Amino acid sequence: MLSNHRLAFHSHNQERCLDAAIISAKKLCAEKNTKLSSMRESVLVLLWQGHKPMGAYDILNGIAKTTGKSIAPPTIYRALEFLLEMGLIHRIASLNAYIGCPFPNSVHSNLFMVCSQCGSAAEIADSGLNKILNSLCTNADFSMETQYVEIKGRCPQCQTISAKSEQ
Amino acid sequence: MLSNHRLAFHSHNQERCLDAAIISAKKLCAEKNTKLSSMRESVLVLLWQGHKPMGAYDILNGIAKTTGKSIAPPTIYRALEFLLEMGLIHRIASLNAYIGCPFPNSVHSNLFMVCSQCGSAAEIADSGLNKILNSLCTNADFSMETQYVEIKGRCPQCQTISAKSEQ
DNA sequence: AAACTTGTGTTATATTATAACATAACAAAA
DNA sequence: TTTTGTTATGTTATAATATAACACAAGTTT
Repeated sequence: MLSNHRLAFHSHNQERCLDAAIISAKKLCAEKNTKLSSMRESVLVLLWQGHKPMGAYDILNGIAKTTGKSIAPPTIYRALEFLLEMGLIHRIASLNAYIGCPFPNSVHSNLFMVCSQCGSAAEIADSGLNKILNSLCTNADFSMETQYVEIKGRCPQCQTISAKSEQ
Repeated sequence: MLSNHRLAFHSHNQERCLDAAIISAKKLCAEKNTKLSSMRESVLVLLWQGHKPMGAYDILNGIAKTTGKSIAPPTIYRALEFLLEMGLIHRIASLNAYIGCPFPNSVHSNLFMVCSQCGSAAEIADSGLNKILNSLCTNADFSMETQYVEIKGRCPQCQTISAKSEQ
C-alpha cells in the first residue's frame, strides 16, 4: 500500500519533500519526451508547497503574485492539464481542486482523504481497494477507464483539536 | 449488495420504475416530517425519467419547458439540496451532475459507474467496498464523513456498440 | 530562412453555483 | 380570523470554475 497520510497530516521537512518531487518530475518528463516548462514547474511547485488541494484560481493568484505578471485562466488550466497527463498531479473532483501526486512513478489508482476542516488531503493507493473495484466492474460488465475515490472527513490533527475545544 | 446496473444499463419498464420511486419518496418525506413540494417532485421525476445524471441547468431547462415558466437557478439548486438531504438523489462530483437514488430507504454509501460514452450511471452499494474504505480510514486515523466513489468507463451496451463499429 | 511544432498570451464566453433579499403560501397561535 | 411564524419559492446579481478560438513567440528541423 502506498500512502502519504503521515506526510500530509503531520508536519515534516517540507523543503526536502519539494526538491525531491521536482527532480523526480523532471526525470519523468524526460522519460516521456515532454518538457517541464517553467510555467508547468511553477504550478507543480506551488501545488507541492502544501499538501492541500488548490483550486485553479488559487493557483492563478499564487503564480501571479510570485511572478508579478497577470495571468489568464487558460495558462493555468493548460499547465494543470499537462501535469495531470504526466501523472504528476491529481484532480479532486469533489473539491474542484488539484494536488501534487506523492508517488508519480508508480502506476496506481488512488483514494483521497480530504479533511473537511483544514483542507489537507492524503493520497492512498491500496491494492485491496483496487481489487474490489475491479471485481465490481467485472460483475457489472463495466470496463473501467478512470476512478475517483474521495473521502471527506476529519484528519487526525483536526480530530484532536476539536476534541480539545469541546472540553 | 445493492445494485441497479441491470436497470441503468438495460431497457426496462420506465414508467413503473418512476411511479414506485415517487410513492417511496413521499413516504420517506412523511417519515422525516418534510414535504415533497411540487417543484421538488418535478425535479425528482425529471431525474428519474432516465438513468442519466443531469446537470442543474439541464434540469432547469427541463422544468422550464414542461411548466412554460422561466425559472432561476436557485430554485433548482434548492430543490436539489432538499432531495440530497432526503437521500432521494445523489450528486456525482466528477460530472457536476445529479441522479435519482434507486434505493433511498436503505442507508448506504455508494459507488457510481458512469458511462463515458452514453452518460448512463449505475449505483452500487457493496459492503465489501465499504469495509475496506472504513479500514483504510481507521488505519490513517481519519474519521469519515462522506464518500465519493465514481468510476468512469464503458457500460455493457456501449462496449458492444463500439465493438460492432470497429468490425 | 521557411515551415513545423510546441507552449503561451489574450479575449471572450460557457458552465456551475451561491448570496442576498423579496414575496408567497400555508399552518399554528392569539 | 387576523397575526405571526415557518417554509418554500421568486428575483437579481454575481461568484467560481472552465474552455473556445485565435494570435504570437520561441525553438527545431529541413
